[in-house]
Amino acid sequence: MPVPEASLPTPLLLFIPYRYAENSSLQHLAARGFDDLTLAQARVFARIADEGSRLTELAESAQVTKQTAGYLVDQLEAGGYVERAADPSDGRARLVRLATRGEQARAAAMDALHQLEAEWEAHLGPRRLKAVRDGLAALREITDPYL
Amino acid sequence: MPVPEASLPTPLLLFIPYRYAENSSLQHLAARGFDDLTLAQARVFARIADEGSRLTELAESAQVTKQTAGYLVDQLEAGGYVERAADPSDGRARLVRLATRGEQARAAAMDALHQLEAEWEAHLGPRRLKAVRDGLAALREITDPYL
DNA sequence: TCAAATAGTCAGAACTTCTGACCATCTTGT
DNA sequence: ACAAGATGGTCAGAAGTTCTGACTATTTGA
Repeated sequence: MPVPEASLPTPLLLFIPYRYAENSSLQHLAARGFDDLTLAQARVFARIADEGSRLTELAESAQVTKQTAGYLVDQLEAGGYVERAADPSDGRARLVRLATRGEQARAAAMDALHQLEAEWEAHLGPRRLKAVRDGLAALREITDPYL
Repeated sequence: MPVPEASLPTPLLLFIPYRYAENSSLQHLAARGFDDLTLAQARVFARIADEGSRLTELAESAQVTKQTAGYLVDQLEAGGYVERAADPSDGRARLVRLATRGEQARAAAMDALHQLEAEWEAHLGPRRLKAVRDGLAALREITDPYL
């Protein structure tokens, strides 16, 4: 039984479960055949809206440059996860949309998230999980640049 | 006034304030003259114990390979943040220790953390912040590979 | 209509991270 | 004592990620 740890800085307390969630979701996906997704690709992939998203939107919300987002979308496209289509409302823009394989991967990712949520709720209890989520949601007001 | 957002996945709720903390700490450091630290370097730097740490320890706790940790420590050493010394208790090992500039940077980093903690406490109130921290600490039991 | 803003790409470089191979030192079982 | 394996660390090479800067095409607004 480990000695109770000295209290860690809050950012580290945030990071530990976040990293766990990222790793376990990626493993979940890999186990279901989506084993060619890297973390960076997944971060962009996760932000594609159902109606499709513009590259610039993806870049902003994933906090990378347009160039980086373009590079990652190229790879997602090569992997059959997404496709690009012209944006009817703006001739400069193109919409990045989920392709068939992307839809399947998204479903698997949702599944992983639900599983994770259930695991955490089982460990903390619904009351404490809600307290954490509510507190974090309130923190967004001062920490979320895209609110 | 934005429409209330649909509830986000818990991992994203964790990530948003974490990223904010990382960015604002790095800015805090840069503003005080430690402007040559990259994120990757800082992640290793943050894990150096007062008595010094072995490369392998740093690699494990930062979740990178020994090679990567070695590369980053090389850069920290070149920047004057750390120095390597022989480990008296093991001839194979060398201890990575803070150098003078590293001590100063660490003090500035602590300062940034305290400031952040105070900011968050002011926004949430001590009670809610504690509820979040307690919940996250409990989550470590199932998410921290190094517990 | 023309200047500015926006969407996106291309090119090149820097940074981060990995795998695999390797050497030196320590630890353990016999 | 000593060989075998474990551990600490490095070197070499490659892949992946991300950036800055420059550029084209299209849209928007005065």
